[in-house]
Order: sequence, then C-alpha cells, then structure tokens
Amino acid sequence: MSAREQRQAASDAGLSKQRVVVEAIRLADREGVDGLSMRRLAGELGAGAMSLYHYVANKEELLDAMIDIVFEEIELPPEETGWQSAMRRRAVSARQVLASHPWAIGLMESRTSPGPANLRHREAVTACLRRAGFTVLMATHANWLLDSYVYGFALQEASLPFDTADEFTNMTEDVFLPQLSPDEFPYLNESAAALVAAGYDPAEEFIFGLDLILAALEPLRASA
Amino acid sequence: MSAREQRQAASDAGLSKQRVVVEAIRLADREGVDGLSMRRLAGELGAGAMSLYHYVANKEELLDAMIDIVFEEIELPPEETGWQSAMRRRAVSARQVLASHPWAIGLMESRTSPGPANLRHREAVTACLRRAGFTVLMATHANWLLDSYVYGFALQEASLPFDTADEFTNMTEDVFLPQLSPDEFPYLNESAAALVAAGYDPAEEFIFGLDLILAALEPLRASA
DNA sequence: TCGTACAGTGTACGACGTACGGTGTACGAG
DNA sequence: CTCGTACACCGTACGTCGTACACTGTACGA
Repeated sequence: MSAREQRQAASDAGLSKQRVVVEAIRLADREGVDGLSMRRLAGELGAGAMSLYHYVANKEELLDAMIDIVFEEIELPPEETGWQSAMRRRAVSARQVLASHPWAIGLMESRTSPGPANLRHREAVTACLRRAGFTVLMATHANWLLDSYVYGFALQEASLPFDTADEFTNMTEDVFLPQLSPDEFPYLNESAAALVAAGYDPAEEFIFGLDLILAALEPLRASA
Repeated sequence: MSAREQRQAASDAGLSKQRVVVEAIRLADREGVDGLSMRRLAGELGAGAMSLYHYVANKEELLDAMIDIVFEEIELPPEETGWQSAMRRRAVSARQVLASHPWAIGLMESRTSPGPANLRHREAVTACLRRAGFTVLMATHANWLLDSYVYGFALQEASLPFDTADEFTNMTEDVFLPQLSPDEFPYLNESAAALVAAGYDPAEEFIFGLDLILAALEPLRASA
C-alpha cells in the first residue's frame, strides 16, 4: 500500500491516473479527439495498452476525467469584485480554455454526469450570482443564459476552419467568397467583405455579446 | 442514364443519397451517433455495406449531409413580421430541431464547412437583421450572439441525463441531491430544491434568455 | 523461503471504416 | 439475337479500435 503511494509520488516512473489523463489531454490537443486511442496513449506513456485499465475503468471514464481537468483550468469567479466583472472574468477564462482544448466542447454533449471540478465551478458561479442579489430563480436563468452563450460561442469557434486572423482573411478571400454567388447570398457576401476589411478577432466578438448579456441581467437583480 | 433516374424516382427500390442520409438520421435518432455504423446503416436499408459508398464518398461526407438535412428542418425567419418575432420563431424552431436530433449538436464541432442549407439559413437570418436596420457589423454581432445562445442551449440540453419533467424530478431527488453535500454545495442544493418545487421546462428556460437577448439588441438598431 | 498482492502485459475477439476486385443485369449498337 | 459496355451493388480482406482474460514479474510481510 505504501509502496503504491511511493510510486505515485515519484512522478517520473510508474503510471497514475493523473499522468494518464494529462497525457491524454496533450494527445487530444495535438491530434484531435479522433487521434486519441488507448494504444497510442499507452505508447506515448511508454506502456502497454492494457496497463491503462488499471487507472481508468474504460475509455468513457478517461474522457470524463479529461473534461473535468479542463473545467479545473477555468478560473473561478473572483470574490472581491462586482458580480459583472467576476462573471466576465470567468467567462473569458472559459472561452480561452475551451478554445485551447477544442475537442472538449464536442465531448460535452455525450458526457452526462458532471465531474467534481464542474460542480465546484457551478457552485462558485451560483454563489456569486446569489450574493449579488439575484433570486434563486433568476440565478438559474442567468446560469443557463451565460453558460449557453459561452459553450455556444466555443462551439462555433471550434468549428471555424482557421485559427488566426491571417488565415481567416486568406480563407475568406480565396475559398468562401468565390463559392458564394452574390446573387444567391448578397448579405453573406456583404458581411464577409466587411469582416475581411475590419479584421477578425474572436476574443473581441466574444466580449461584445458577453457584456450585452451582463448589462441586460443587471436590472434583474433584487438589489437589497 | 434514364434508367438511373427511373430508379431514383421509384422511391421504394434502389438506393439513393437521399434515402441513405434520411435512414442514417433515423438510425442516429434511435441509437445515438455511436450506434451509426456503415454496416448497420446498410443493414437497415437492406443492402451491403459497400453499396453505400456509391452515394457518399465516406462517412465524413455522410455526417456532413446529415447535418445539412437537420438545418433544412429549421424554420427560416418569416419575412412578414417584425425582426424580433422573426428571430424568436427561427430560434425556437432551431432549439426544437436540435433537441429532436441530439447527436447533431455534438457533430457540429468537427464539421468545418457549412452545407447549402446552412448557408441559406445564415443568409436569411442576416437579411432579416439588415432589413431591420442593423449595420453590417451589428448584424454580425447579433448573429454570433444569437447562434451562440441557441447552440449552447442545445448543447446543455443534450447533455442533460433526462428528457421529461418527471424524469428530472426523479433524477434530482434520487440521484443528484443525495450526492451533493449541503456543506460543500449549499447554493447548488438550494437551486436544485427550487427547481424541483417549481418544475422544469427547457422550452420556457430557453425563451427567457432569448427574449432578454432580443430586447437588449433592439436599441442597437440604426432605426432608419 | 515462501505466499500474497498488485503493477503491468500479450493475446485474442468482435466491431469498425474502407480499398479493391469482383459480380450481375440493363441497354444501345451491330 | 448477340455482344460490349456501363454501372449498381457486393464479398473479402486489411488495419485499427476498445477491451476481456489470463498471464508475468517483482516487492514485501511472515
């Protein structure tokens, strides 16, 4: 028993759930979630495929654990600021984290039971809203609304076929605009052209909607 | 050539891309996206697995086609009403459609090129917003915001482990509340209890956030 | 010196997507 | 009426997947 603990403490040699899950995330970041197989993951860890099953019951559990680590990376709403800036900070952090692990958002649809980090996160957000004067019901509404926006934005961002502003300009000019006939899609053409001219920044786009939602929620507080 | 057309016209015998994709959607609705394999799909159609490859280049293309059919099911914003009720109608329709094909939302992350129905939809939405007086830039913002909300809501809804209000009450009382220690998660307990008491209706929850967003967008029109 | 416990593995099975090389049948040309 | 061609369709096979199961080796208390 103490032997195992020693082993786990030694971070270099010997496997551990921690090590397995962390490496799985690295692999998924690098190769996408389709490139993550138990055999490849084991290879990456210098182990046999079946060894992984001493630390995770099956692949589903591995995926659940990966998602929960991702939630751990998201900043909790800070307590010392107003509710709006607290919510803004955690939402911005969530977007960043989800954008850096694009596979995570696609996985969420299929995982139904929230992990501990997820629960801690929800608790902290709900606490922040309640302390800011929202009723139980309003806090629920706000939660759904904000989470929907964050996840939906991340989902759309993940399905964009480019990562940088330059790539966006190139793709739009070379691929999208040519295949969008101006007769059939006049408004999309107009909007694509405007975007190329004005530049493209998902972080800015995100803030726009976020602040609009936060401002619209403000008057719904039952300010004591 | 005319032979093939005859064949395709006869809807009963003979395959066709249409028939393949429609059956694939039925299968995914029934068994989830993991239950959709080329072999099973072929079996469902009374054909051999390899026959499908005469109508779709590969499974990726099949998935793309499935998603596009789903987009076809979503109501376009009606032209004869105000922009708010037009947007509300199409958003409500989108939620309904995505809720009835829960696999679709999880697929979107991985498909990067929008199909024709998707494009038509975006064009119609953008047209509606532009005609309502939003600038090109504002229409883009509104598009991102509304789509993020709709997709994010659908994503959260799809990851709920229950479908009906009764199931929700049961799950919450029997499964969630017992495993949420009131000390560690006081606010989640409070909110779960309130939800059980008040009843649960995703459609209503959706409307709340939707109307809040629409109202917040209203003053941003450059009303001519 | 042995027994036990447990980290780690090798092999095997039934699925998967799909490349490749067939069939059969329908039809226009001779 | 025959035959070549075209094309819808399929059987088989390959490499990969998740993972059940039985096995190794080694560390350690007795």
